Amino acid sequence: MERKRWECSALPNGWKREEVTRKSGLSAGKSDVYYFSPTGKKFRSKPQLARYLGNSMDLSSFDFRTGKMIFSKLNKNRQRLRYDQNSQNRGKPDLNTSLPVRQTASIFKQPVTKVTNHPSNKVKTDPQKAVEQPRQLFWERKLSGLNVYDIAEELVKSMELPKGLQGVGPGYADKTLLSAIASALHTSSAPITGQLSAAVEKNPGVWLNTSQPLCKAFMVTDEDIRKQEELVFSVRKRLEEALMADVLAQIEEAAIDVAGLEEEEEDDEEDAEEV
DNA sequence: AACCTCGGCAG
DNA sequence: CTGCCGAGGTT
Repeated sequence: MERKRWECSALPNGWKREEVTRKSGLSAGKSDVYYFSPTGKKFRSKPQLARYLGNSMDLSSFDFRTGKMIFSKLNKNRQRLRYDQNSQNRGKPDLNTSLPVRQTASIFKQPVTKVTNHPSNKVKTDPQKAVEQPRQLFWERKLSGLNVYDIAEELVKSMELPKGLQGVGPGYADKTLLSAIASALHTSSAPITGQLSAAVEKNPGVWLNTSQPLCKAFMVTDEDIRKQEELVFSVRKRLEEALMADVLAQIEEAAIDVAGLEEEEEDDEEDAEEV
């Protein structure tokens, strides 16, 4: 009998998936899919699974039957349509209206649900793990030389930091500083103050505060905040314009594609007459 | 009582 | 057609 059970990569560790082929009756040959939680509870449908997991997991892109996360359901050929005009995809209008979704791994730490037999064990969050692990002194140097590229691989003008920010330690250029601060903002929920001890400048290897980025202590002025708000506002506006242009371009493309399909139909009719 | 299967309905 | 779940049969 066809009965296989295996670890399911799309679900948290310990979950199993099983597919059972029906061997008699009108529906013989069809198959049923079941999932087993780490505690052994059996699930026979996506709603049942969703009910159990609550909001701790987004199943909207989870394909219950295959057990895989299915991205094509959300985004599919949006990018190909725009940048791969030579492929077979040409000529087919993209009727997908769903919102774009970030597909990169999240740099933010997400909560992890720990399920055990013991009811008092509930939810633990992961961030401590990243913070408590020992880190190499001046590890941020590995980040130097990283740049931002747009989809056409053109170098994007790098961001500028306020003049008040200055790096600390061996060979710290502005670019590394930016990376270091960005990393600090993502890996710690504590306030970012920079290196408060003045001794750091004399002997960074000894006096470095490893939970802070490698920059001198700084003050954020009201002026800095106001400027940043302005910047965010203008960037948002540019994003809005870009999105609008994208939507318009897509509508236009769809119109062209429809025209193309109609032409093809005419061609078909001509071909038919010749035969 | 828990588990296994397949029917049958809803979308 | 597929997904979901009820319910009868089996262990």
